[in-house]
Amino acid sequence: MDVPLPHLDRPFDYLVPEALDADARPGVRVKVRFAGQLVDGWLLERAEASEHPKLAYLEKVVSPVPVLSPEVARLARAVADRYAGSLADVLRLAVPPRHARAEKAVTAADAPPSADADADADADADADADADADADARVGGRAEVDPRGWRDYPAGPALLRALTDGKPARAVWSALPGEDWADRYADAVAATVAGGRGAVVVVADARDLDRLDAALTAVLGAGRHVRLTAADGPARRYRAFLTARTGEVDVVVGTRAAMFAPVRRLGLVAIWDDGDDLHAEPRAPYPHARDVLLTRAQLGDVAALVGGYARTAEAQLLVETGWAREVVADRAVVRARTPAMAPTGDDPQLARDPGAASARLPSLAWTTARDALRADLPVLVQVPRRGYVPSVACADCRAPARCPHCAGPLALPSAQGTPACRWCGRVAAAYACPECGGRRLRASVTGARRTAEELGRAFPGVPVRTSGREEVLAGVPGGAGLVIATPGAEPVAEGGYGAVLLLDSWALLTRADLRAGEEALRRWMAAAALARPGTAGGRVVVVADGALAPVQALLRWDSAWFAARELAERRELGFPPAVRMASVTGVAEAVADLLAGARLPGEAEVLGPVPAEEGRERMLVRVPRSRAAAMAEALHAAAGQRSARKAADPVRLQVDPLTLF
DNA sequence: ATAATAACGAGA
DNA sequence: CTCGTTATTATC
Repeated sequence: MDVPLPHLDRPFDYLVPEALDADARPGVRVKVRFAGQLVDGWLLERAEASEHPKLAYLEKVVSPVPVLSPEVARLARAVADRYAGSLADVLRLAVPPRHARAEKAVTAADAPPSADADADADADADADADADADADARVGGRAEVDPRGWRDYPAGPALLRALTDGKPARAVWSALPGEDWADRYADAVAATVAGGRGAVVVVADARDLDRLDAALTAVLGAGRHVRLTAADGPARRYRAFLTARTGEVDVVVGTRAAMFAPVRRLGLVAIWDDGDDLHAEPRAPYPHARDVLLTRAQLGDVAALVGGYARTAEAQLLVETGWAREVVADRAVVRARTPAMAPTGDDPQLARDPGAASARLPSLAWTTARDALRADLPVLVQVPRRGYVPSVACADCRAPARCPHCAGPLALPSAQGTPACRWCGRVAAAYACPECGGRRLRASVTGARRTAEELGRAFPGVPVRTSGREEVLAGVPGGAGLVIATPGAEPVAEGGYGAVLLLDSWALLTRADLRAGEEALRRWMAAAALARPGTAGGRVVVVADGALAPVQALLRWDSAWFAARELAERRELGFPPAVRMASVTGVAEAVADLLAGARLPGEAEVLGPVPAEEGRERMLVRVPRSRAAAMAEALHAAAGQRSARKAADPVRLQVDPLTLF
């Protein structure tokens, strides 16, 4: 039933009229009369009999195409259960809205639609038998895939072999700097396809998708895979979905819209850069692409690949629990591939170099950039997105406002608030600018454009490009040039950057967020990975204290170490992913009402409340991971009770919310 | 939303 | 004890 009310989150029985018998197959969309009105629904299964005494008739089969595959139906139920949500909510994410014209085009191109649907349903029902038959057929004639770049990782070639053999290998991959991750993912997919199975690969954004798409076309040839992303529009999206559903192709790549893609004989699920927050679905029940894919792997005896330059605490947990094996390069290889890295303070002798002073660059950053440009190599400068951090500057002379006690950056908690130090927390009530004596402050982050202008002046005659929110560059040529980019928008440079400067890093590190360190490291590594190796002159300068753990992890290119540390700390503090948390958000009475009605497991702790957006508050429920299912069920049931008695104020339930504070 | 049903209380 | 009204609950 396509109604999101939690108390109606169960199947209902209907009679199938004679006229609809042929079309009424599991997986089709239907319309039924429910509580007096026509509502949309899903036909989950056919049965001979029903417990229910008085059945109504199915009103209509919307389309005879069984868009919901049995595998995805099972997955959607599991995802709903994990996230304390309703099946209907998950199905809305899993099956794109129908586009009649696209449907007509695809089914007309195929063999007779009904016969095709038959074969398809059978293939799904007998997936295991199918795989066995395939394995037999392959014996002797299996094509080995060249492991290429995977040879740099001791466990790499074995991973590819396992994929071709159809074994449910699970890997957490830490990519080397300079690694062409898209080629490696294409290799993994090719290995899976060589074994006669399909794959689903999820990336964070359109740029990563374009890159992967191209790599797959190069390895598999055209027409063997399909891209599935909401950004391509409803018609293309639905068309791509149907191409996969009918089994025309069995490799689907896309953004998180693809995480539920129906793929025949699925053999591999993969996600790149699982720390990117774009992988978190913003619509109820807020599932995370990594978790959906891992659930899929778990349910279906499917291999899983979780990769990135940086490792998340969640991926580290997979390694530590033994659920997945890590695929990492030896230290010697890491050292050989890593650019030369150095930290530098916001240094006081900044004024000595006239060029550096005008660009407000620490002198080490300035000389590093200058040397790279002289060697006719491109330079990447990573600056935070404007508005990302409300730092504060003197309204008169634009000098950054610093804490009188510790020289940390000041920030304004709100537009009218008193500035406070982001480092030591002291309130600077009577601030006076040490440069000009001004007493007025303005919130500002030097955005990419402003930085570009300043750097252009510091390095006259050098072409300056910016890549950010409005315009994201995919790549830049190899010669001398400056590239100013916000995190996530760094273009790839031909041959690699001669220098990468990571500026304003305090802005990333001092965010009041559980993941601040992890996120800073992830962004730095993504940028540093684009530099040439140190042996080829590549250098990275990070403007941050070299003693800080995330900075250390960057300098040693060891995000596994950092992730292990991070996970240990979260265990200590009782934070995810060491425990399972859920947040309950709404007006105070509604939140209290829901929690009062929830039969939470005995180990559950209820924390809060903390104020949330306008007039609402937020409570957190924490349980050990072993009780996660019980907590989700209790919260879903409590939400059901409330919706059944039509409680007025809505409450938002979120399991594993991305931000906790 | 809306209909069936249970619960309740007043009046006979 | 019955009828009419109102809260509750299920909706195939």
